Amino acid sequence: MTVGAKETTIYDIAAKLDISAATVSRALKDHPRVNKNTKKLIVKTAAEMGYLSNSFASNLRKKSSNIIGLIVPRLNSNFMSDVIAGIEKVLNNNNYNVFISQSLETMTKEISNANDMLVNRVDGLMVSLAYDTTNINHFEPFVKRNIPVIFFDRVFEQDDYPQIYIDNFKAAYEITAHLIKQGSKRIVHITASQLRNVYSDRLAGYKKALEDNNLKFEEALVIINNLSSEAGHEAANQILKMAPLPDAVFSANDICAVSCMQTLKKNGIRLPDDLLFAGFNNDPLTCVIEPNLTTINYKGYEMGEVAAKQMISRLMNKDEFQPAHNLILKYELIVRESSLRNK
Amino acid sequence: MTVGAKETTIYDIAAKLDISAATVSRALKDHPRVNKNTKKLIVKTAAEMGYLSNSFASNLRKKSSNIIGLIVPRLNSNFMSDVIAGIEKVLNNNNYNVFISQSLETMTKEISNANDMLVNRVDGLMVSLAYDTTNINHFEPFVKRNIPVIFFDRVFEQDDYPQIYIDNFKAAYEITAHLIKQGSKRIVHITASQLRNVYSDRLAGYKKALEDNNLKFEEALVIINNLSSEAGHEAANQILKMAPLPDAVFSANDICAVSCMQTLKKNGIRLPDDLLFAGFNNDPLTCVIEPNLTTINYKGYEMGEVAAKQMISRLMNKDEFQPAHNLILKYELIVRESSLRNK
DNA sequence: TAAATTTGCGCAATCGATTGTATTATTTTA
DNA sequence: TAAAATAATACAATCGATTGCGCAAATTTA
Repeated sequence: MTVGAKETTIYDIAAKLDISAATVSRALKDHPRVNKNTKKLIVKTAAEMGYLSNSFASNLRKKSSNIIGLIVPRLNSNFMSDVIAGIEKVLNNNNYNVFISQSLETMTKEISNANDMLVNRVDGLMVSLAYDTTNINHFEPFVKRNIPVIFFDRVFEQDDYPQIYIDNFKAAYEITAHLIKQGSKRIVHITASQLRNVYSDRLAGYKKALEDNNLKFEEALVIINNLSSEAGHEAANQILKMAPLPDAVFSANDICAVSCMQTLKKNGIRLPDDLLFAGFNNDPLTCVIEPNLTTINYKGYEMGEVAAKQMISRLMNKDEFQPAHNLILKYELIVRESSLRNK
Repeated sequence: MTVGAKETTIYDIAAKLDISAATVSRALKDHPRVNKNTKKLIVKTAAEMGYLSNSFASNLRKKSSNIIGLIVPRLNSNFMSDVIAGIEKVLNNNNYNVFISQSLETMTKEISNANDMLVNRVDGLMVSLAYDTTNINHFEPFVKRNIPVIFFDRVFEQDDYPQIYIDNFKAAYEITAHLIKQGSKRIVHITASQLRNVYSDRLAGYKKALEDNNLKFEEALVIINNLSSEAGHEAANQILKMAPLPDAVFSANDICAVSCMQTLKKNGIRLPDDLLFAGFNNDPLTCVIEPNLTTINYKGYEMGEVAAKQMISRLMNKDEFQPAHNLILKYELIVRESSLRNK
């Protein structure tokens, strides 16, 4: 095929072999009602002619694209990259392709991405929500069209959609209890938009741990920001102004925790002597900062696999009703020097 | 529209308004030859009926998808995430969507991804190559079909494709010269697959800087690995065995540099006193490791924008021949404590 | 050997939007 | 007011693959 030449179609193959296009079509998808030898000949000829199936035509006729949409807040984390790798593996094995987009943490772009997915007729949609998403009306057109929508990690508090996540409440409870056991009594909690389960659940777990250990919850010890590196520096400045100083910090992600630690250190605070620290996510940064950061680890790859398998299962059984059950994955608390009180 | 109901088509709209589907089609895309009032009525009715354009049919007829494929080695870096954000912004503004996939640094998956892109009939393809890609035959089907292919960052040494990258030779030269100026004479260079321009150019720049400063190039000082965190630890062990010890290390990426520094520090090497260090990419890690790491910074977002604009330009002028010229972007050397000899 | 199955293949409709080419209605020009 | 020009709309083919149905040939069964 030379530049600009016309694409080969099943009709061209049919004409060349003097058979019908229907047979060519069936042969190429290994339909049982086509003779083996005919199949071989057709496949061989198709290859020779540089045939490439036209997915537009096929999709149009079949009313399905074999594409799954994926909307995530950002791509730049090991966690997300792992999730995606897990999703891709499972979906590719099941003959689906993945259409990825990032919302950049804004509902506006999330809506726009969802619409793109709709126009491009994805067969299913997998979503991890942006910070400021207040409602999920933009996913209703999918439900109306019977296109499965699955949430993972950053889910929405609603029973209509299947969801995959970890027990953020329990993880935060454990990490807070750990800090308390190390002798902390005034624990700052840095977190983000309470619209997102991952952050509201962690705050709730933190509160419950305080309560169970007879510590009073203080609103003033909760800092809400966007958990960015810059926010961490600012949080440090807020902490420095607290009187008396707190004796521990539990940040809802590692990036923010690390930059917060850096600024505190620059201001003469000794870690972990003056202040214990804990983060969340087990980012590579945690093993670089000194002292190494205590954190919660959970496997993105596995979460991706589980979510994708759930999707496949729903696509395979589109006819029958599937209750939207939730899957809760494991995590582990990793204790490092940052949260160990020197005795 | 209720679950399972049939999708509204332009024929449904046409029937309801007792006009032809052709007019509906033209009205919906704001064709000048349709009366303004008719347009309004059609748009309104379409909205009321919950009409959603069928992209399969449209693409089939128009022979284009308005989708650009994007293949990158991995998604989990700030750099790549920025590149993608830049690409998305430009392409979305021009009514294109982006189909993203990661090769996970293997040629096998890169080929598989390319085929998926081909089957899904992308209108253009943007690629940053995997470590072990030895040839780019898998992109020829695109060229044959007159589908633009553009390489960025990890490009291929061949003039047939437009390429966007930074001057890796010069950057490496500068960083090496900087280390030499600080008094280094035996500089280790850690790098990856020499198949990739980014690494071979950096090695060449390193060599040239040595030469220009009358330092002999020593094969034994070059470590080739996959630049992962683990590889950094191993590199440190190799370095520890060198006798005499080198007096500086220039790593072709930051992640590897940082883990290498960590292991060296654990083994009693003082940084930067015993050994100067420099990395590449300006990863967030560079500001966390102690001492902070000297590195090369270049903006991914800008690279994405430039590459995408190049793509748009080629798509706009598909008829006319476009010479495959290369675009070389700016970078900056960021000097931090890791490469400053204490006097 | 006749009847019943099974195998192999073709016909033709279908999936929806697009668009070149009419055709009709309206406006402008002479 | 008739002719010319323009605006607005309709007709019908087209893009390629899929698939229900029908038919003939080959094979199996009775």
